[in-house]
Amino acid sequence: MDVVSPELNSLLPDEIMDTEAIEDIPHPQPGGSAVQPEPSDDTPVPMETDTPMASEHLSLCSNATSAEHTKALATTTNATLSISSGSQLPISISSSSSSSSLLTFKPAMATSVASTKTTDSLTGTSISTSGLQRLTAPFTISAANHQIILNKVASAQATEAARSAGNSPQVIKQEGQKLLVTTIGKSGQPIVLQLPHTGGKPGISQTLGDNKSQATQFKVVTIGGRSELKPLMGSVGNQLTTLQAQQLKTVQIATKTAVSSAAPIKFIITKTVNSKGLSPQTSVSPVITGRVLTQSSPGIPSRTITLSEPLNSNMQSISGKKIAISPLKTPSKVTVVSVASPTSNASQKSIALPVNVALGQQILTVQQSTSGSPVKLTTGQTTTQNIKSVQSVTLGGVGGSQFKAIIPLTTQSNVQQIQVPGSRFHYVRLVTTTTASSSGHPSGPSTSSMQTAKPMVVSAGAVRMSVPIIPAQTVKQMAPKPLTSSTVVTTTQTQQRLIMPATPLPQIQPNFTNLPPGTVLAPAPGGGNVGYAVVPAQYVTQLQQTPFVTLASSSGFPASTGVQTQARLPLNGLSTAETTSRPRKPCNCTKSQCLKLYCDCFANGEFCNNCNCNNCFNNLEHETERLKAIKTCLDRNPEAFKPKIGKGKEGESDRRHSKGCNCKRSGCLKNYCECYEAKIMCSSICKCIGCKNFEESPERKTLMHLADAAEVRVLQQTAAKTKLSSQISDLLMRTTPVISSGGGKLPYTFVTKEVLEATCECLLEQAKKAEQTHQPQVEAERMILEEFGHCLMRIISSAGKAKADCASINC
DNA sequence: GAGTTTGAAACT
DNA sequence: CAGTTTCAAACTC
Repeated sequence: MDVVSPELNSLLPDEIMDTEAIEDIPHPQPGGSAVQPEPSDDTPVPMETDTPMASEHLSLCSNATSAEHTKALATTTNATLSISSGSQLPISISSSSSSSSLLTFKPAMATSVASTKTTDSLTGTSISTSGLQRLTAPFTISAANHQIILNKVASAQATEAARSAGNSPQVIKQEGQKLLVTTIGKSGQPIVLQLPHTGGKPGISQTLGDNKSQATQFKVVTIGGRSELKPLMGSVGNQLTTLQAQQLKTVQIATKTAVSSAAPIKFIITKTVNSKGLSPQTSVSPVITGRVLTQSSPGIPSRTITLSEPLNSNMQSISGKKIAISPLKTPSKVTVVSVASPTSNASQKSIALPVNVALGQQILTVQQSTSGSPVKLTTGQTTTQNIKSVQSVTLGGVGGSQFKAIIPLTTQSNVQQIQVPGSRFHYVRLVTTTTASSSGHPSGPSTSSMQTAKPMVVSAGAVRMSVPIIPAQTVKQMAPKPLTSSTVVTTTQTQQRLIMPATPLPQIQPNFTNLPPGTVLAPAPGGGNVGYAVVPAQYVTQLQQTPFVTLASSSGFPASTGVQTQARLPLNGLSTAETTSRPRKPCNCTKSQCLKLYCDCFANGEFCNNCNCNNCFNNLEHETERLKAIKTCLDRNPEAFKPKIGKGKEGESDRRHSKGCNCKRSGCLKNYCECYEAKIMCSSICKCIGCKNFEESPERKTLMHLADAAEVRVLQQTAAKTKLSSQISDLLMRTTPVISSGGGKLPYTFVTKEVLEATCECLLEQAKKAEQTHQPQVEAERMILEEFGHCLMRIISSAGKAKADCASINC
């Protein structure tokens, strides 16, 4: 498996949506050809050729202010990308090397808050940004293993491997997750979109407009890489749309080779950017729609890749706290779902690319066809691509020891691997079990489409998880992050996200040794394909609680795998049911920001919820810090998040503290002692002084007896009250008809509040009496019941007497 | 509710 | 690894 660098997510566009207002900006071409706006339909477009184009223009502009702030720079040998976004984010990108492209995002204005620097090393591309937009997540896409390798730092080996595989490794550095540059492609395949491009090509002029405030994030997405860089000409149109506090951006990128004047390539990405100011409770309607990717080369039928997705109303329905399966995200994260290139030589293909955004996350799915086969990608459709049961969902984590939950995808219907013949990459698809049977509706032999994902809302306590559920044949994307963001298949800088291989790759198996409580790992049964979904424990718990979706099935889940199947590991020796059913105690942290083990919430792998803490960072809004803290804790103690109370040795049923206590003054008979608190006795591993928490300890016995007595008393009181109420109700039910028929005074008139209170007092006194005499519980209950019987007799007697009196009076 | 005690966690 | 400090819960008043 390949590990996706933590920053992968950040590299992807925040939101992608379809926009009708995408402007196709023609680019001056030496050949005189201009990029033509790609029609939404499947109209073939001339293919681009590998020949470097004389000039490249990539413009990102917002509709509103593009004209005002757009800045374009173009050189014959250098590619310059300028991005202007409204008044806030003018960015210029320039590529200065023939063999490498340097993208530099420069603030066009003095007030610009973000600058991006991109360098293409070894064809790899590194992009660094500063300010609000910084990229620090280089990744490498390698098709060698049918894998997408996203490395934190593209290693030379990986890069070389990727290059040898025919791909253009891209090294991306991003900070702030604003810019995405990726190359996914296959050598010899004239696909796609590449940013930046190798030198020797005409400069790139990119204009980016952004109406968005500082939260605006621009991400450059390059699709279709090959060993040799391809000329890129792109235009980006930026739209600002209000969608539940989200901002939508449209990025349109068109690439055109110099040789093929008639081979315009157009790639349109619509981005939806979440407002960072949104609170976790804010409902976010993930929406991704419409993107167009067009590519053409001379002599080759043009390829049109359209990424469009209708607004998913279902996802919008999510309200309150929402959590995508992958909470490890910061707001406005984008997920790349899949990349593939079919070998079919179909002259034209329509591929639906499901781009789902849930809770501020975006998922970008791109399929690429083999060279020579024109392809059109259209979202919201079914796909005819080969799909295998593979699921890979990474929800993030910190380093190798992040909170992980692997969503078991038990049936192939749940998860499907989209494998395109000839494709070096595997598509991973998560589908619902209910609709998995449907294989989609191929619109044509070469058409693949994906259905709109359905949102899955899971509520657990105050936290709700929203997971888009995509029917069969669709990519399942789950974004567990409340409004901020989460990603299914992505990585962030501080949270490492793993993309599991569609096919079993032992070398990339995640390290499960340090999984904190709540980790759930589940292999996808069947087909030898293994899929993992890594999600935070709490999310898994919530997922399992959801009535909407069944994410896991015990069947086919081999226990021998050693994978933990429970959503939440026992905490402090308590069973999962106990921990989940019992309300969590709110913390009161003031200085630790709830990011240290001092905080019980944090220590239990939970988010703070309804706590009394101050300056809490143990929430999705501070996922980065949280993940960092988790990593720190795990670095300090790999078992920091494991339950402290485990089983004793040799199968003894007694639980014991894993580390033992160190009490000095409490005698281990107060809740200061973790052993005592867990209601277990101290063991040999304890270092306590003056311990009285052992089997024969008289103090302990007394204490336990008192505690038990108190507990019994409470239980008895509760039981007595319940029984009394029941008896009284029953009495009333039985006596009412008699009284009614007799026309006399209703006996329940005598069951007044005072009578009830007196009865309860009598019962309580009996309970006290039993307690004082150290009666066993059974005997105590008997005594109370006897007293209750006496009370009833008195009530009945009084009622009967009253009735008799009434009757005599009436007569 | 404020203050104290306590021991785990964190730090040195 | 040991000593010290920090921290939040447990406890007391």
